[in-house]
Amino acid sequence: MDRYSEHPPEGPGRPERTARPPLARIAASIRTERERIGLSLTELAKRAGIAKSTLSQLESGTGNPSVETLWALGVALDVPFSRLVDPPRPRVTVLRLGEGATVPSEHADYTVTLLASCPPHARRDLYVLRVEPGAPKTSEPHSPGTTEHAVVASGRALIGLSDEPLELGPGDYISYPGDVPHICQALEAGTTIVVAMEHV
Amino acid sequence: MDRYSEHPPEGPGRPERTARPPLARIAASIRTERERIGLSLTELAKRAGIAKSTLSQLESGTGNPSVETLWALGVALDVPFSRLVDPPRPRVTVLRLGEGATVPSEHADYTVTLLASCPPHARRDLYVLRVEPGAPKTSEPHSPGTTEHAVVASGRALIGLSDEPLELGPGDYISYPGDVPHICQALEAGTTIVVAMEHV
DNA sequence: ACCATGCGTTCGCTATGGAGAACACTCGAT
DNA sequence: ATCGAGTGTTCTCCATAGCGAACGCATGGT
Repeated sequence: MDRYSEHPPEGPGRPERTARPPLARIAASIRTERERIGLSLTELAKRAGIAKSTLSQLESGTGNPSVETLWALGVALDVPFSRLVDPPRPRVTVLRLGEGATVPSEHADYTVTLLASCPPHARRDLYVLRVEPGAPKTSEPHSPGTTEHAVVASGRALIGLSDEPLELGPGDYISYPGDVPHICQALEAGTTIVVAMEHV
Repeated sequence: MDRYSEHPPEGPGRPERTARPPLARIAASIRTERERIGLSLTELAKRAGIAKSTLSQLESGTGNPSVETLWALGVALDVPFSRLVDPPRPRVTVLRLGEGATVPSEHADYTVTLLASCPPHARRDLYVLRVEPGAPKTSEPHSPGTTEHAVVASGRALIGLSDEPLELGPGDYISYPGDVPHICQALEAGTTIVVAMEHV
């Protein structure tokens, strides 16, 4: 699978943590974000109040920015700072009820299933959706870097990317990029869905 | 220094982002975390591979650490880096089905309720719990800074802090600190709960 | 053709973050 | 009271992050 498979069932332990600061990744992030906003290196440097030489070196992977500098960039890019320190993005994933790695438990009548380990420093806002059958509710893409996670609590629904939605029932889980057109349509009355909206 | 003052005003909608890097807060975080682990300044410095003088200055709010340094501290403290950069913590919150701010929608048969806006840079891992009635499942405190969010999908359950759990039904939402003893007990067969585990 | 204006890179120079030693302080043990 | 081992603080020195200027390279206007 993808990046999730590499997370060993994130045990009782703590989130993984690399030994060395991802300077290269920071470099990449900055460049990516900058280009996404459509700013030139010169402009960004000016806006962030840092020398463009500094920025240039940062983007080339050279150097080890101070918090002050990196923060200024975060502000200028309107990006949650730590986003600059961390990585890329997922695809559509489905976990049917009963599927998925189950964390062993001392109680037999108690089951925990990890749906999605949170990418470092992403934001996940939690929602409950209550949908009635009817016209499909299509969403225009949200801001880039968004991922949606949904668990159907009750009812049935058609959820996912607009071009290939999936039918899900109670307990089923799906995640998909939120920055492309996607859809949510109830198939039964009183369909309830728990959604985590992830802004990386 | 005041290179930040020239920054354009905060864009609406986005997560709050202060104009200046929270050096004071970083200082506080480091000290807090260090003391929580019960390490001396000297020990931590050694473990992180930085000079204790540096650490001392950092904790006193003086200075502007490089990413390298801060990262080393994050590793040594076993703390998700961005935790060092960000702030305090929540309490128990309950949102019964139908309560809560509802985002207006163009469709009458479509309701979105915001449960919990994600604090900047928190991690939220998603789980599904399937619990059968029986002995209450009590959890020892997880790592400091953890918050749990739970939405009951089906059934009924007694959830919350060990000393004052609450009975929740389908659609109900609760959040509570995960770093103190808490409890989860099903009251009906086939109780399903969606949980977001938040490591700040 | 030419210059003007934008880009991102590379050059010193200086301000400062970080390392290490020396420092003052608080405890127990002798 | 005196030492020893621990704490956290404050020094001095050096490596370097960050700055500003100069550079090379693409544009497009005249």
